Amino acid sequence: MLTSKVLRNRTTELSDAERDTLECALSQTRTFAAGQLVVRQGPPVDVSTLLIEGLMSRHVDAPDGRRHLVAVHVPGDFVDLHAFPLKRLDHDVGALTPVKVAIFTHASLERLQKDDATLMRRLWFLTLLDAAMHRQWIYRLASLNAIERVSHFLCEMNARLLAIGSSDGSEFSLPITQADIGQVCGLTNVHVNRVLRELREAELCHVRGSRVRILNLSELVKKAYFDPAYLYLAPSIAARAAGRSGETHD
Amino acid sequence: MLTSKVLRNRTTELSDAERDTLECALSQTRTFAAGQLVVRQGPPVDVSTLLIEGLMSRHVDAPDGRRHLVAVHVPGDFVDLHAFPLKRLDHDVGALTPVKVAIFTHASLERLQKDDATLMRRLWFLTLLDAAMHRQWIYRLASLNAIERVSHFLCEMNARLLAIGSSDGSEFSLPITQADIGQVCGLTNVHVNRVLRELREAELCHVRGSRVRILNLSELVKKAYFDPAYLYLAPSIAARAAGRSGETHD
DNA sequence: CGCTAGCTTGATCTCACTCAATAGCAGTGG
DNA sequence: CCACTGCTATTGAGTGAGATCAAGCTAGCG
Repeated sequence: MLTSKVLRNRTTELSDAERDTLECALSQTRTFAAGQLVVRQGPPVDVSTLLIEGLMSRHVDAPDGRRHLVAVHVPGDFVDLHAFPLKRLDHDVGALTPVKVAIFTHASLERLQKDDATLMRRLWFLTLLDAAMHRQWIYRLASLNAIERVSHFLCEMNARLLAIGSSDGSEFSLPITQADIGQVCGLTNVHVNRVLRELREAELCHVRGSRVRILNLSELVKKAYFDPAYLYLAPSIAARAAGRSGETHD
Repeated sequence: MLTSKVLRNRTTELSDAERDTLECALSQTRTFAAGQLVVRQGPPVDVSTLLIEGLMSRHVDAPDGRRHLVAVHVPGDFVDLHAFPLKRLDHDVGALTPVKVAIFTHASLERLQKDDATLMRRLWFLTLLDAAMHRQWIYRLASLNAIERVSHFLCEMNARLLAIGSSDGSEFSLPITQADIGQVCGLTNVHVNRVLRELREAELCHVRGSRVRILNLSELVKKAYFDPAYLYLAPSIAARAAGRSGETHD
């Protein structure tokens, strides 16, 4: 089921009926190659994109041509649902890896809104989850230093992938480059590399290529000042993501 | 009219009828002193707060006790409307100055949602406007240096105050401390002070106490890489906020 | 096999932080 | 009225985290 990862293991869950309703509203699926731009900033849009497989990013292009990530998306994320009320985007949407997406026309979403107010509020919830993550990114950039920022990002990805069953709580695949991590954390690729080495030497976390292995989650969480409350996870998942509950493979 | 500044001068406007409907749904108004906490992170909430007068902030408290701003709100902002779908907040909400607010119970908003789907989508739009600002704050922190960040923040506040008629396009009141600006821009109060001096010496912008006087908007906009697209302003206001249209008092 | 993208490490530099001291200004109480 | 307190603003000197520049390494791939 294409929508099986939407709002999975969150404080707000979709019922099976709602999942069905949503599934019926989608108009098609598409694939994109890594690096492709999926939605461009500016012009009016009349569809929204649900990520099924792979990783996507949202980024603003700086005037000097450098791009900066403002969000990273995992399967089950409704990447540009905010375009439904906003009608145009203030940033680009791209594929970080090869991706499979499902397309919803805004017309079909409008029909949904009439028929199922509760489901609509769940979708609203989804867009606000993005906003909550944005806030945490702001906090991360404004108050944490390099190693704390990278640790925080790794904890976040672990938690989000855990929620959709793509992390076992300590090991997961994160097929993005060190330069990408730099853009997320406001660091240069060179410094990201040094930080990852430091995390490796501290026996907290191994990042090799696209493989992330968290060796000591509770210590990593502590170093990152990571509190998963902002992800609105179901309590059991939140506890695991925070490294409380013996799930840490030490 | 208490809701007269809500969605004023944006790409999406409220009709007079919608403004009436909204006005009828509000349950009471309250005032808070500067520095007071209005909503606390964590516990379930069943009301949302519309800012009528004054400035408010949203902030996360770092474990070391320091607080970091993730949003600054001006009159007409629905400060914690996101609590309506989310049901609890992942951050605190406080008054930066003495404020007057209007309270909406979530029960009354639910009634609204049933009766007026269009108005509801406008409110959804409002929460996404916050998210768009969050994204720009991320960009600001990750890619701009100190003077660019402060300039960008001043351009943003000018634009937002312009939209609600509280800036004439070059001069406005911003009753917050240099330390507050530091928390917004991820800088120390000391460095904010130096940056403001630099802006003064460059004849770009005078900030004295709570008075901000922009001397050369188009140059300030350029230095800050400021593009007001993310504020979804009505075209004429956007042009003025971007310093294009002879509104610059040089 | 050569090419390119990504990773790794070293040397140097600089922007912003830290620490510290002073000045201005409002409020408060004697 | 002035002394006192506390908060905000201002300026200087020294320091350090992370950027920049540069070079070598590794691995996938046509």
